[in-house]
Amino acid sequence: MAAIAELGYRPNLSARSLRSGRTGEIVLMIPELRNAYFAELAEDVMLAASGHALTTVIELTGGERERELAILNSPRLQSADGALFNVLGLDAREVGQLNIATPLVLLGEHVIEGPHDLVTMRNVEAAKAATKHLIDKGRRRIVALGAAPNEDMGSSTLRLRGYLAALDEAGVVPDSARVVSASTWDRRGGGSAMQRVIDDGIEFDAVFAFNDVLGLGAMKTVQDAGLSVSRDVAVIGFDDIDDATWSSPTMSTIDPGRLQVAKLAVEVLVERIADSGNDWSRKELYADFRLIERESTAR
Amino acid sequence: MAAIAELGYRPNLSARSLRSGRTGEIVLMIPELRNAYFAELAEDVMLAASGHALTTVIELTGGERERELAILNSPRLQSADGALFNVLGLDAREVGQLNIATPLVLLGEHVIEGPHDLVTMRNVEAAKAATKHLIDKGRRRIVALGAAPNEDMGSSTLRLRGYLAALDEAGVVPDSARVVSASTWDRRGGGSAMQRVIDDGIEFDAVFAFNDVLGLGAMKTVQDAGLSVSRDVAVIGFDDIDDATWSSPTMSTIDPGRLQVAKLAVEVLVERIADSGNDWSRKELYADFRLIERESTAR
DNA sequence: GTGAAAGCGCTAACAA
DNA sequence: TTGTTAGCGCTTTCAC
Repeated sequence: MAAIAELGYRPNLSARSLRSGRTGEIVLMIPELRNAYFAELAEDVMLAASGHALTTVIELTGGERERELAILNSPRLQSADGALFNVLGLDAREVGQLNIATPLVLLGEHVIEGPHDLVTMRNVEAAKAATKHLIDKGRRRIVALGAAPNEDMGSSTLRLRGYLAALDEAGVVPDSARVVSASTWDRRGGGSAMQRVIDDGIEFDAVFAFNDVLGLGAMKTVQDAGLSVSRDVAVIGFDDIDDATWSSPTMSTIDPGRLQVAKLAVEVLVERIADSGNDWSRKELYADFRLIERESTAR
Repeated sequence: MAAIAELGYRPNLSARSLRSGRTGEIVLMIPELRNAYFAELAEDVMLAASGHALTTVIELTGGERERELAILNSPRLQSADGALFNVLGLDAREVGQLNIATPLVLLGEHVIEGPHDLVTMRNVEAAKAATKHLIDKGRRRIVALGAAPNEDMGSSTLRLRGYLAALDEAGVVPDSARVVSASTWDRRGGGSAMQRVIDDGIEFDAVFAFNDVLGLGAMKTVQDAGLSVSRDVAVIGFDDIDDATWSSPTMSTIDPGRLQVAKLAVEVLVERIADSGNDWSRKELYADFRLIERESTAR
């Protein structure tokens, strides 16, 4: 150790990797960082990974098919010890058919078939709980904000399913006019979708936004239209990003168990890396969700 | 190419790096990702780096001295082709004295001495412009939010200097009661600092928050206290994060030229990597800032 | 023009 | 226990 310090010796990681066949890196593929949900997820993953002496390399997909494919096929991904992939642009099945040597764990979406492990959240049940919360508060004309008609089995579809299930259970007849899509899943998208609802004269007394930023955007539009969030319109989001604590009013939401997703995903990946070769059965893990009541649904 | 496709050949990056002495990776050292400013900066850097065929590896320092040192001394940093370092915990001078073989460009803070290149923003001038904007709107009792008494030459000190310069130029006598510190530079910190100001009965008609999240937190506290942002209290932030466009009211701010900082920093680093060996004189580059007027200072 | 070979720095296996 | 060596896959040099 004295000699190391004196000579300033640093091991050459390339040489070590070449020899050992391990790089000590895992790739985290997410659409973007600007979205607080993914920034927080990335931090959680990095923390969990460092607990296993792994460095996390973030690759941004932009949610685009082409870039997802390019990254999956890149030498960098192949050289990594493993990868966590938040699928967005690719079809669930396509990923399964890809021939990737690197251990790959999918995150956050429900994938019907495919050989890959999956760590995800209880989208349907959580969305149902969110909607039920609004119904319990006496709301009946609930806008579902963030529908994505072209989507296959992504979070939008699943959350819509939960929304419909809650309405059904409560005996509320759904109105397709209150199921609205958003061009993008950000504040802007939520805001303008909500504006459309108001402009079209659609009646509503609550909004279930499929994620928090959509909800925050919607809250702003609702307020700008002279309505009171909570008194006139109850709003609940999904994700539990930090921002939801700091809006006016604070926004009720679903904590989908993001931290747990990050931890579980890294653990499964580490197991796969250790046991690569053996192929046990595919794992499908679900994090626990939690309803978080704040001012926006307080009445 | 046909053979590559058929055999599924992927170059082994470790071997390539060992031979070439280049890893194609640069390390970006920032305190956190939860803070939108850094998330957006990270995206900008990753984009700029990919333009030079470089992969960005993010390392989180938490703004802590110890972790900054640990990362700087880590084999990973040494194996990278270069690094961008947003200094926070370490003293400006210490970084200069460190013996790092990897080309290192400092980001975002003013460093008095030291051999390293620096790409930063015009903190003093921009802060002065923000304060002047409030004065131009007829405000005189302006709270400076985010002071950090123990800090040396970080952004807090510089922005405070700009604030004082603007007051001085307008002939407004500064009141130290209106220079308030924040425990942390996030919404919570801004919110509770503002609460303290209100509880202490300090009079004010405007707030210059040293960054956007402090400003957003302050806006919420001000509103919860029954005051109107813009009519009773004008608020301006610093950073121009996406959120400032989506608050109620939208928040005026300073765009410090973050995108330009990212581009310049990567360019300087790439030059340093290419020319390592030769040591030209230290570069110190400043991005252009821009005042962005929104509702929170509209009156 | 094509082909062969040395060696980057490390680790694991083996020899002493 | 301590010391020696082969070889990971690539690139660059050198020989042909």
